[in-house]
Amino acid sequence: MAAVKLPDGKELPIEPGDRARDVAERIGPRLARDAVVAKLNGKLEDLETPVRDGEVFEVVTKDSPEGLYVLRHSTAHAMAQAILELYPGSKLTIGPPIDNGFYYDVEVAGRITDDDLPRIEERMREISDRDLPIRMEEVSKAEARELYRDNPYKLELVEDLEDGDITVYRQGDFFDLCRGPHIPSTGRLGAFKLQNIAGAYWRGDEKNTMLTRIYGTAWPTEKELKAYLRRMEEARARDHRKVGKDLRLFTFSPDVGGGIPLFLPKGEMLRHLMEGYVREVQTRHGYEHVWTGNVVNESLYAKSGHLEHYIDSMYPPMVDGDTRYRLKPMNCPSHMTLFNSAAHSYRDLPVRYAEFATLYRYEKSGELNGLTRVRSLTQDDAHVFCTQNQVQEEFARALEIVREVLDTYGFAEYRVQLSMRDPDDTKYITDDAKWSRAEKELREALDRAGIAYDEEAGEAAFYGPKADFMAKDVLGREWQLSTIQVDFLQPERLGCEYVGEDGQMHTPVLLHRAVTGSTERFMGVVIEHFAGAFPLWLSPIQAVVIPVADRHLEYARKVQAELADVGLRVDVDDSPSSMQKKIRENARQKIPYLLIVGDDEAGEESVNVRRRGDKKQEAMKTGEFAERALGEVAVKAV
RNA sequence: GCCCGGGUAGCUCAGAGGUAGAGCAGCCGCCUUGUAAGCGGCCGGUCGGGGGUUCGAUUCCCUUCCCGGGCUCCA
Repeated sequence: MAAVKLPDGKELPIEPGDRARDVAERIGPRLARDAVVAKLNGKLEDLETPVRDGEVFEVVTKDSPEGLYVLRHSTAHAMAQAILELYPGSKLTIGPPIDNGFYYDVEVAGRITDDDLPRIEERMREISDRDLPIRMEEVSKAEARELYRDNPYKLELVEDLEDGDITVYRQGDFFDLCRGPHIPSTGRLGAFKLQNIAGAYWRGDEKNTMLTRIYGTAWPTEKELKAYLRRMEEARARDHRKVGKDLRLFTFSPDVGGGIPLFLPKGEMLRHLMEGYVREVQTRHGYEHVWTGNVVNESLYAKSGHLEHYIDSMYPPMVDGDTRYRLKPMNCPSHMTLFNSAAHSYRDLPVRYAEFATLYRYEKSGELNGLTRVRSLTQDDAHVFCTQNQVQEEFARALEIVREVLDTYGFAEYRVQLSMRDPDDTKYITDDAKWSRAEKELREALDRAGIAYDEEAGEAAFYGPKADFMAKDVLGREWQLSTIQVDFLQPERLGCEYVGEDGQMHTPVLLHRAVTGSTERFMGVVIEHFAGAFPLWLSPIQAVVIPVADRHLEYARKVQAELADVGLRVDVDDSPSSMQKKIRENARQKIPYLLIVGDDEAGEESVNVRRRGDKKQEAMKTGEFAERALGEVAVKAV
């Protein structure tokens, strides 16, 4: 008798003509009710799909990641149907599920604004109430062309598909070119909310039409939707732009220019601490720090290839007679110039130059985003000149630095992306042999270090592949932080060489790497990571002394001086507010320690310590507090 | 750069075709405080800039700058 295999290994007999839904029903009516799609031999299929003898059968519910994905995809379809009903003549393009939700790109007949979203949502609920069966239908390429004769976008998609492999999903009058799978009917949609509208180019190319993209989120239940919306709310509260303003770390001003962050005293202290830490780690790992200025003769960038490949990101030139200068967008040519200032033997290598360099990149105005995308950035950049044989070791060393630093900040949530070139893209310097070699070196080094990574074509720098460490901000946007890049091309262009053991001239390999990426972006991510409650070693102000009454001010200043003497950053709150108000204000400023001093403390050289996030108090000698705090700083406790 | 939305006091926000309001902050007093807002008073804005419509615009229209969400590109 025919049967399917269940995930627990059991066999379940099937009847001829059984569909996935029938099997689910047989396993249990409750399961059948929760079923979204089925997994047949590991492949997601509609519940309408016929099952075959010997297949491995698994029910996928809304609660599983795959089920959620399907649910969101089907919600996108419902939204598309609602839009077509409300804006007849609109043309659908693509509408995939994404993390937490979905979007659909539409060429809208008319215009949709944020105010229209509730109306579309309302219509989606109506479509859900209609409980329309969702059915897959195979069509030929010719039929698909006919269905979409008025939709150039879908036609373009159809042309990329193989005849015999084209499916359309229908629910009521609505149909969409789609490979599925989908939930069985619109009545099975969960809780959803349309979030925002954005423009998106067809196929992501700015030469194409701008479509209207509508983002939504979808969850199995109302409760989960609410929980998600609450999470987003909380995330916005730790947005580094908000926290940076509240804690008075940095600001922006149109008087200075977009994308140029201005750091207030506390923000600059934070920068200083972050950079000092990386400097210490780099020094320990044998890097030497250099400084190469802000302005560079353009001809250097002509030689390096930047002028050709990077010009869109450079500020326009400053012209001085026949000489054109550029604000420095990258350090590599400057560091290679440093390298070339002396003759090198293989015995000197590797040479490791590090620099906290302020770079200027002319980002498009729409790209600017708080500290995570700016026009003036401070890169903790370094260039390692080494021999072919040293590449692996130097890569491993760079990796070690990156991991040590990320670890210190308590960052565990990052992804490593191996950014390769797209061989068909002309933005890359061409030298196939060298590219392949660099890509091979990178892969091997990551494998050797046991680091998992994804490969991404078309994301490489123009001169070589890179391993990028990507972190997400609180709003789920991904940013590149650390990067390690292998470059076989630029040293040759700039004439870098060393005398080898064989007495011959050789071109060194160049490793580019940045640990935190840029101080600004990293700070943005750090702020969000800690929600502004920085660990003690990183806090611009580590403690505030709060006198109970004005007559304790003198003692408060004495405590401050004593702590400052041992290297702690301490303020006295001498504002005219009440003691409780000072506690409130300083707690809101996320000061790690509040030291309350009154008659009791003044009498016995002590402080009453209130730790951030902790209402309970602890009295101790001032010296003991100093000792504890210094200990906490020394180990960079997070 | 492009699509959508938004700029009202230092900050958070309300309001409306008849030239603006709250809280906090600031300033001045009083209070001298024991663990998250003591009390009172005062100051504060050509409602982002420019142009238009109107008897009258901060409100409606156009334009420009800036900010936010995306797209593309990147640290």
